Amino acid sequence: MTSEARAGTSRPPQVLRGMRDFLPQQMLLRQEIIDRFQTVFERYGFEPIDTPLLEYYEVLAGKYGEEGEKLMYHFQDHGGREVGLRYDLTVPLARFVAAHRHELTFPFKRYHIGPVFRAERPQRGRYRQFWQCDVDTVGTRSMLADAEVVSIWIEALASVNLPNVVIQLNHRQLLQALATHAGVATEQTLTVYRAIDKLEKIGPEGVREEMLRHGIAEAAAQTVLDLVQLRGEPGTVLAEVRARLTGDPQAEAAVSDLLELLRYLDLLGVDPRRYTLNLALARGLDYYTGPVFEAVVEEPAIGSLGGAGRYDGLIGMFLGEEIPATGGSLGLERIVEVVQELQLLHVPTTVSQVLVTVFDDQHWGVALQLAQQLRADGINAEVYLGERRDFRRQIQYADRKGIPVALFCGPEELARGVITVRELITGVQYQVPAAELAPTMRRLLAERPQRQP
RNA sequence: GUGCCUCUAGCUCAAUGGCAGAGCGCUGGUCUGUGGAACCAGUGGUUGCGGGUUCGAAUCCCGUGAGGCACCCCA
Repeated sequence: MTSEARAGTSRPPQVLRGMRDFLPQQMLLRQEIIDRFQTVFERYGFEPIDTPLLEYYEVLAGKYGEEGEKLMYHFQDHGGREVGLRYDLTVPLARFVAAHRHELTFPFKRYHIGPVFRAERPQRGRYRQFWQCDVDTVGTRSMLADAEVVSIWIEALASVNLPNVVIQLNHRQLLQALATHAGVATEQTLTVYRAIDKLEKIGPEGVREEMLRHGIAEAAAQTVLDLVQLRGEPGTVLAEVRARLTGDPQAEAAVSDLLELLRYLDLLGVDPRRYTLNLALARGLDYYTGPVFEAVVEEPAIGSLGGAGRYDGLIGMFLGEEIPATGGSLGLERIVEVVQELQLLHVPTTVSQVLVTVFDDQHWGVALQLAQQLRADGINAEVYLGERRDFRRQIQYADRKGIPVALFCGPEELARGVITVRELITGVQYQVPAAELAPTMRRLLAERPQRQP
């Protein structure tokens, strides 16, 4: 310890901007959400992988567009290598597939849950280190792979009691065709995407103004606006788009992709109220090439819960050959934020299920033996470790931590061969023969599972 | 990365440029085989940090850190 650290310990050091500590209770909620997502992902046959947080900068460079690149953590390591913290889980997946393609069975379905880094200015639901929960299928052009992602998202979000999310669908090539049709110059297409992406937020007039301000011709802007505002039943909208963009091969391809996607969603039995076509949805990342989608929640206003899309060209950037792929990321912190704000999940405040109290120094043996028995039986049990051991203190400890059951085994119990069981929530207390403790506890904890009302 | 707002006890918040406070919490006790309540007592601070102006700064000014809002972008 330095003298400075010894002298001035009153002010704890801050964590870096946009980065956070998590207390046990917060971790329990995060873990619960991750668990539920994993369950859904695995139900569809996706398998876990992991990759390093740090990659060669060159692996990450040139994949996210100019804006994204600016937000990447990029530096030299001790060996002078140019390195970067991963910006998402998709580009590392592309590198992973390129590196391991002979060890993988295609189509390759994987999920990946872990932290990514973006040097953005933090705000609510926006951090510099945050977790993404990714599901991707590599090695197939089938729209079923895209449809599975939509279906998984709906189930995953429903599994954390967020059942009313609507997933917006669009297609990158449809946007492209639309811009071409309107006569927007190639170098202006990005400007147009950016403008129309704000349709919900700033309205048609706002979008028009933004396009005009960036030098888009009045007529082109109007054409774009007309198309982008088409609403309604997806099949009908697509028929209308097809009619307006007739003869454009890109539009044809995009429309037939989306029709196929919709057909699979129908076959999967996905509730049609849970998704909608939104021709104004652009999505920023450069690497998308096909269908794109996004999960947005209105209240609380926290923006996008996840983004997804097909990126048939990305893996090819690491290999000669092109390998098609599609998938999406759910943003863990935003989902946690919504779940917390709307109190959608109730997780226990502690992992301990039982507190074994200690009568006095002569009774450590029984207490520890009891605890070990319970542990062997799969019950999370802790022994009171405080130095002042009056019962009041021990019960108070269990109460404050939210441990639902306390056990007593003092002289009285020992003499009679019983254990006293106290249920903290109701205050109900009774004695059971020592031999029946395990079944009693199992029954108790089954009635009162981890989740509290 | 740009602009604006905020930061006072563990938490929520008071204090006109003039003695830094309250509620909750926490600790101890009433109460050594039993939590939540009540009552009593106690504990609380480099006013984010550094500098400046001033007789005097939580308050005004500059810088800096963190949080938030809007842009940008996005999970």
